Amino acid sequence: MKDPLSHYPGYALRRAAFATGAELSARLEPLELRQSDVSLLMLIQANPGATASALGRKLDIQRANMVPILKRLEDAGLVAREAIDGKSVGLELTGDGQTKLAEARRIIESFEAELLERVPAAHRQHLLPALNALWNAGAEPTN
Amino acid sequence: MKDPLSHYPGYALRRAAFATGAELSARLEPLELRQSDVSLLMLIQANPGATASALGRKLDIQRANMVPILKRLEDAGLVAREAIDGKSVGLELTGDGQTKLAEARRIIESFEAELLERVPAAHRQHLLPALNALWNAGAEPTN
DNA sequence: TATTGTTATACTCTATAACTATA
DNA sequence: TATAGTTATAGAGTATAACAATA
Repeated sequence: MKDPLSHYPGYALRRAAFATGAELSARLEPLELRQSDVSLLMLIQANPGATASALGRKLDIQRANMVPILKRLEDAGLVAREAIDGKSVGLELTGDGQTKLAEARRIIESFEAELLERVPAAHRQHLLPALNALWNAGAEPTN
Repeated sequence: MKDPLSHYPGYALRRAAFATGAELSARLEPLELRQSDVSLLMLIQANPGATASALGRKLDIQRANMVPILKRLEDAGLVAREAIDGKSVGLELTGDGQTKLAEARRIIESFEAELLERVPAAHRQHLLPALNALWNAGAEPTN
């Protein structure tokens, strides 16, 4: 069958993201974590005390959609909240959260290394800067 | 805020795909077409008479999920079916479908060109082969 | 026996609007 | 007046299971 699509960078981008995303989700399943969970845990670890709104802006996840994600992580005992003032709440990893994230990080690191290995060496070093140019180019999210 | 994520190719891939996908969807909205619609129209045009199952395998869209997409395209008068035998049905573009696809193609082509322009010249030619290595590498879909 | 087309259904992700309370 | 947190809800996209009819 003729393929008029895969020479489009945008199409290849979506297919690659879908395929690799499904693969990563499968690898994270034994930890009962989703990709958004791991992203959030990593971001909280790097920025302890940040608010849900600020984290959401960084990840491009809307405030309203942060609620069920954080609820799941809190119910799992991985994230704790502590009031900053009467309005804002800072987030931190619990001890269990640190442990779980360490496991997740091993999976992520080996997964990312495998991704790069799949890319022919001549193109490998260009992938990340090219991708970051495509989405970092845009303006800052509002949320 | 510290960003421990965007140095991961897989993360950058998902963010880039999401951002560019949203942008393309917005540009296609005036035509009342979705990305999957355009992909399918292009594939049918390149392979007239192909069955829904075969098209779905190529696009990694499952048989069951082809039904509502094709129904929408048929209701819009863009795609026509003709029986191959008692079981299979071949798909073709109607005249309206050809016209609509030509409009969509103009949008797609300029969009794809803009995407490449956002990538620094040093990395530009590496993007497509790197992406195709990431998802074409996998085995053929079964569906 | 494998494949095509289809129906029904559930789950996840994302978007929008609205509300309360506080800075 | 803007922001944080929340609730409720709707719309896509995707996945699974099952079925009838035909190759």
